[in-house]
Amino acid sequence: MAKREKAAFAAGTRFDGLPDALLDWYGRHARTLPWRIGPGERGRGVVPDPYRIWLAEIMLQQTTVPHAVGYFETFTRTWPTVEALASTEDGDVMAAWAGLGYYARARNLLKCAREVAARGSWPKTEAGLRELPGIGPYTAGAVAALAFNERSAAVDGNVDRVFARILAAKGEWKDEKRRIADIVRTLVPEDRPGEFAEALMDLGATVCTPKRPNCLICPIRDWCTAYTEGEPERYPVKPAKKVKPVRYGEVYIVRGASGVVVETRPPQGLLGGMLGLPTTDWREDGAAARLEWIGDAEEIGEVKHVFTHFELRLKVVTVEGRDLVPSDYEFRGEEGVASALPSVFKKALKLAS
DNA sequence: AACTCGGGGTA
DNA sequence: TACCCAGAGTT
Repeated sequence: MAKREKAAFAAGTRFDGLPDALLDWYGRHARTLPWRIGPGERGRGVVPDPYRIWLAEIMLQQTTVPHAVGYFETFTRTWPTVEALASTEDGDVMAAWAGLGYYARARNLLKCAREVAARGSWPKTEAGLRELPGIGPYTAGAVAALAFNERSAAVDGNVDRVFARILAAKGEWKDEKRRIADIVRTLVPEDRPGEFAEALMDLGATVCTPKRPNCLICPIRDWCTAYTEGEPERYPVKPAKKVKPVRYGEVYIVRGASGVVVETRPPQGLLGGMLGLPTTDWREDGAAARLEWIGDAEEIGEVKHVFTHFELRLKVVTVEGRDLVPSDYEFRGEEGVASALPSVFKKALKLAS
C-alpha cells in the first residue's frame, strides 16, 4: 500500500503517501487504551468525551501509559465528569494524584476543571484550549484533534523521535524540534486528525522506540532517512544532560495515639500541595540539624529517592508515643495516609513499618 | 533560553 | 547505570 501510494504521488513532495501509510497501519495495530476511541468507531457515531481525553493527556505528560492507566480508571470512576472533579476539595484530588508525580499537574487539573465548569463547556479550538491552566502546546493540539476533530498537530516526544529519524535530523535539537512541528502540521489529514495523532504516538511507542527501533515492521520506513543510513537509534541527537547533585536531610515518623504526624506542604514548589511527613530542609552540603520539636528519637535507616534534578538521601528517624506537635502538623491514621503520600514519603513510612 | 518539577520502566 | 516518557510553568 505504501509503495503504491508513493508511486501515485511521485511528482509530489517528500512526504506524499506517508499519512495514508501510517493510518493504514494504525487501523490494524492501534493500541487499545481506556481513554481512546478505537479506529473505525469514530466514524460510526461514537463521540469522544473531551473530559476523558483531557484527563488522560494531563496524566500522560512525561508519564508512561502503564503508570497512568490505573490513575485514569480511579479518577474517571470517582469523578465521571468535569463538573464532579471541579466540585471536589483540593486535598482529595491531590491524594488521588499521589505517586503520579509532577504535582503541579494536579493543581492545574483542578484549576482547569473549575474554569471549564464555570464556563459551562470546553473551548473547542486549539487556541482556546491553550488558554487553560496545564494545557500547553502539545496538549492543546492533542485535545483539539482527539476530542474536537480539529486539524491540529500533537507533537510529543514520540513524534519528535519518529521525525528526527525520518529526517535524520543532525542539527541543534531545539531547532530540529521546531522544524519537525512545522512539518507535522502540514501532514495532518483533514478528515482524521485524531487518528493521525494516535497513529504517530503508537508508532513511536511500539515500533520507532528509543533504544531498538523495529524498522523491519515500520509502515513508513520508505520515508525514513535514518533507516537508509542504517543507524536509526542514533537519532534524535539531544544535548547531554547535567549530573544530578545529591541532597541530604532527615524525615520523621512521629507516632501518637491517633496515628502518624503529617503536614500539608506549601502550594508552590517541590511536592507542592501534597501531604508530607515532617522533614528538614534538603541540602547539598549535608543533612540539616534535627527539627527542634522532634526531641528523643531513633535513627532506623535511610531512603534514597531520585527527583528530576537531584537525588535525595533521607535519614529516617522515628519517634513513638508523641501526642503533642506544632500546630502546622496533624495526625492521620497510618494505614490510610500512605496512599496519599508522594513516593519519597511512602518509602520512608514503609521502612518504619 | 534555562530552570523547575516525579516516578517508574527499560536496555 | 543512563535514558526516556502523550510537557508545562516560571524566571
